[in-house]
Amino acid sequence: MIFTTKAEYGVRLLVELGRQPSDQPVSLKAISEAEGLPLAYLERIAALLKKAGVVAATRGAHGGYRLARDPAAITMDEVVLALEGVVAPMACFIDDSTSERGVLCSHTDDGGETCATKLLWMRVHGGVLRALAGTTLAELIAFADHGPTVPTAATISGAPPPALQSHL
Amino acid sequence: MIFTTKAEYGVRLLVELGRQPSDQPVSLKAISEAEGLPLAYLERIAALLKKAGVVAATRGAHGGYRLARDPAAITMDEVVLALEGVVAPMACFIDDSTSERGVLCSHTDDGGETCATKLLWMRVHGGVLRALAGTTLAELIAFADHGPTVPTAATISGAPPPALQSHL
DNA sequence: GCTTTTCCGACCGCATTGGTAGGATTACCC
DNA sequence: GGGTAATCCTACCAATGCGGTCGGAAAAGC
Repeated sequence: MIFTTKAEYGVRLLVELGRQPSDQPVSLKAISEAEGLPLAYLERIAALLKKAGVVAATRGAHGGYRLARDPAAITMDEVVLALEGVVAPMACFIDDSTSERGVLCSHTDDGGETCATKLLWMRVHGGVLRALAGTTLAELIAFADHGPTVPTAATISGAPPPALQSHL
Repeated sequence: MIFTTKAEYGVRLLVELGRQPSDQPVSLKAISEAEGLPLAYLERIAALLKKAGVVAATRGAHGGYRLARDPAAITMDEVVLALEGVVAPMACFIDDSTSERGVLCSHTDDGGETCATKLLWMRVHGGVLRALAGTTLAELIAFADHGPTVPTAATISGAPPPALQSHL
């Protein structure tokens, strides 16, 4: 059960954009070098974020990407949704908060028997969505800056990661 | 972002076992026919649940599986963990609540830079785990029995699924 | 016109998933 | 003891999706 690297890279991209002081666009090349991510792959990811209206692009030399909105107004649920396509705990789980019908399983129609797992996936889905919607890009940027104050060793070994605790 | 059908089928299997009135073992063949699941695949799934101590098997004729514990004492976090192997929102996310170290990303070690997404995946992971750990098999069984009282039509179309609401 | 950038579509190797096949082993029952 | 119903176990397989590459077109600055 995992998100793909699209979500990972996409969020890293956004954070990097958000860290930029000015409003000038940043090229993907710069970001791919800074983060160690493949440029060609990043392009496709950036395209998804652009289509979702999270990011705006300027073509041509000295062009690049910049955030389309204030980082505090960008929540992770919309970001991850844009990147992953759907956010569902199970293949047969059709989201729908948009489309007004209840959540439904693909095999609900075979006779009225609601499959027993629906309650479980509903809860998991809710948990994920709550976590995503409750996290803004601004928080992640702040975390990336001030969060891991502990240099190196303490972050790797040692009991509960000290800096994280307060952010949960 | 999905769980695989192993989790789905495994939970369905457990629910079916829990619905059985007596303590007599039920054969997988019976369950595979009742739920419409491939027998050979179910066998492998049942093996996982047995190894995890959730289910007990009796071999030979008139044998089968039965729950190893009271349904109220079986939480979904242990079930899904047994079926899926790991429960993590991202490939680089090493769980560890067992091993005493903080959560760590596979690319944490490359220079002290905690990747910015860690906070996000921590929250998502927490949300999923809370949903899983907070759901017992007993609840799912009860839901499968009394939950979907609404026959057919209302479950498929029509606004928020009425029966679900109270169980969230 | 050259360079830097976004844009776009096709392609590809690889791992995992979902499932099958075939048999060995155990135990009940006549 | 022999048939039969069940768990067990290992190997195999097709399809899919993921992560990534390649090549080029279009736009904009210098």
